[in-house]
Amino acid sequence: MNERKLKILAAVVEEYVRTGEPVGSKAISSLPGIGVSAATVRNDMAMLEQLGYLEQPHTSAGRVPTINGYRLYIEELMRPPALPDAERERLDSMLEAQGPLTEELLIQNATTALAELTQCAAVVSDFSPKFSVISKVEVIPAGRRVYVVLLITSGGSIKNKACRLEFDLTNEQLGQFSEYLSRNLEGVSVADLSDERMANLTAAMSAYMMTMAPLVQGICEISRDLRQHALMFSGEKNLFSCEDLDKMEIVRFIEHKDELVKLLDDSFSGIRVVFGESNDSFVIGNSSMIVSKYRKGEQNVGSLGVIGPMRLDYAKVIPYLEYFSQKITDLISGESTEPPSEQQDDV
Amino acid sequence: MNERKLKILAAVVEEYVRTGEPVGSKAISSLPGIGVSAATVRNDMAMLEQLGYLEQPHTSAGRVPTINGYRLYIEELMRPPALPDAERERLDSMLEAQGPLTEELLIQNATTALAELTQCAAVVSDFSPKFSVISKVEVIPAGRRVYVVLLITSGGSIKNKACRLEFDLTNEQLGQFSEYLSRNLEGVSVADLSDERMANLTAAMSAYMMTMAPLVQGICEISRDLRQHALMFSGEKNLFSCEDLDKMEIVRFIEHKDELVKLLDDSFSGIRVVFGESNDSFVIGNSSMIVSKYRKGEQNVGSLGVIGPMRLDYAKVIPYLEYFSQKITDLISGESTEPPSEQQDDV
DNA sequence: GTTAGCACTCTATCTCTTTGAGTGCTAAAC
DNA sequence: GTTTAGCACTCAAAGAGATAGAGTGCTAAC
Repeated sequence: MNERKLKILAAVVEEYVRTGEPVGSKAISSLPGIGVSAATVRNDMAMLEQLGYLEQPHTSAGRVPTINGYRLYIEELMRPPALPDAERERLDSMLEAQGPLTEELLIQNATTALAELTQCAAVVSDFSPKFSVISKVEVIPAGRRVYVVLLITSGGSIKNKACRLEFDLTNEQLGQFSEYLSRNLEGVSVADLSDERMANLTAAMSAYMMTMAPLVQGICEISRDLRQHALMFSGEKNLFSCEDLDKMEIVRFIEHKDELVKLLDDSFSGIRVVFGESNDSFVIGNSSMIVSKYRKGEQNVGSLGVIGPMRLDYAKVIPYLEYFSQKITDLISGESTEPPSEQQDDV
Repeated sequence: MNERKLKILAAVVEEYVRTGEPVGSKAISSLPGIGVSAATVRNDMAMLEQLGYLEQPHTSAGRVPTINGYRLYIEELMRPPALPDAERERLDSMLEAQGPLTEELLIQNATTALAELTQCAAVVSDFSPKFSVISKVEVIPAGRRVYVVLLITSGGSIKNKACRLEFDLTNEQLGQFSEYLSRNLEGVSVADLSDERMANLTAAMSAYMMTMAPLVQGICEISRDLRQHALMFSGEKNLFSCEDLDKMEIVRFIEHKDELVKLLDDSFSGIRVVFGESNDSFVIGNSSMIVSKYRKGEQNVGSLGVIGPMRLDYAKVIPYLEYFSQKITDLISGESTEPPSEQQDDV
């Protein structure tokens, strides 16, 4: 496995990614930087095929990279150029929300931007809210026997939920109960707000507070929401413009998005590329997904991924993904100890 | 244009909808309820073609309904059976949320259910929040110089927004300002919360209240949100399973969803069917959209639509749509004077 | 080790033919 | 006057060769 063979493998991958057609020896040989004849290339290609890096759709066609070929290319051969400053600025500006930048908006913008830049689908699995801390609990009367509980976290999430009680509360009751909640919940990590803990909270309430149990229930549901991985997608439609992917498989994939979580939440560091073979249950055949983690401090709190055809310009996409996940890490790690800045919370 | 010709037209539409193939005279003649020979059917079909209700893809093929043919069928010929009670119950159960039933959840469930039932895309344009009334405004401190404004409407929407001030407020200031907002906003219709009115509100504030202008700004943004038509989709993916529709046009359509608003918000009563011809800018060629209004009291507050192939089982879909829009009308009109029941509001 | 030359393979494309569903028209039957 | 059977005609879709061309593997020369 000499230098030239690797160069040829890289050239085949790049040509195939560029054109979508099987690549012949002649095309490779005429590429700048190769400098050997088609016959030589042919010999090397035959070798690369034996080694499992290339394959032929049929005898008299050119070569196409195998999954192993792509893998070798991605891990060893490709040389993604460093992002020029202008490009970094462009990416940064895509991250900036048209409004105050919350963690959630940030990763949402990153997903949209990735989908846009790569013309692929982008996905993010975010479980950062789980790692923030309750900074405020509030109970607000909102009509006859209806009360809104409002939860604010250090990550900047603001969630509310309306609950119906059996009776109206006096101001005194409301005050006492609010105070009780604040004392017991503020400063507590969202990850620790288990159903069990909430049940204990209810159990510890005095008899006359029991009428307020639905409010605790409401908080319980909000915290369940916060602890859940939020899965966000963007650019699914781009997949349909992609010749290489089966439309029906895309539809099936979109229907079963949730199953992606398994792949996204595996822990690893750096970049991971998963290739979709048609026999996989829910992944799109002939597709690939590139995933990168982002962190909050030292803790992995989410995954950012790009899903596209296997025939993907990895050397272009991977730097984008790396840049975004690093940027998200920087931004949310930096902000994590601050109180929420501005924050929007829609129905 | 005698009885029999109409019967034949209806039969052609129904057969074509069922099979997707152009319908020949023989197939029609052998249908129960026709009872004339293929030759007779042929004569009638030739007539129907002349009148513009049928057309032939080519000389030696069967007939296919034209848009006018569909229109006549929908308006005069089809006889949708009344929904049996069992079916009504099934539909009702699809409307029930897995949680407390808010207006928003209700119409969301209706969209999902419609998409599911019809295997088409379903869309809803909802502007009911615009017609509700502010029932509560609250300002909640949420950290250093950060305050959350919370708006609750009679329709049950709960919206919040975090704002950053230049200074922290004293309890007294907060109280005064809250009181000022309540006095000026509670009971006011969302439709009346124009930017202008909000500007007046700011203008009327005493000098020392001016530091709180960002909070008014926050309310302004929330109200802008509420006044906007919410467009919700479900089942877009179903369109891709549809042979008759061009995949690229579907993608284009999904990208330009917003333009649908024009079609959905036209005022009309009852059911309207819009046929998509390929020369229309953004509608999918060969598609049709069936739209029905729902009301809150006497006021139209939203449209519910089904988008599918022109070759659609109208006799099945239209009753569903009618039932759902009536049901929504009943439910939101009935609830409209009550305070919000339970209500969830997520980030 | 590299390259030119050549026979070979296999798909994609084109043309030509066949098939069959469906038509319109005519003349007979009702 | 309306309906029907019969028949010639049309046209798309499917199949069968035939052809072209890109690309290969192998061999022999450099």
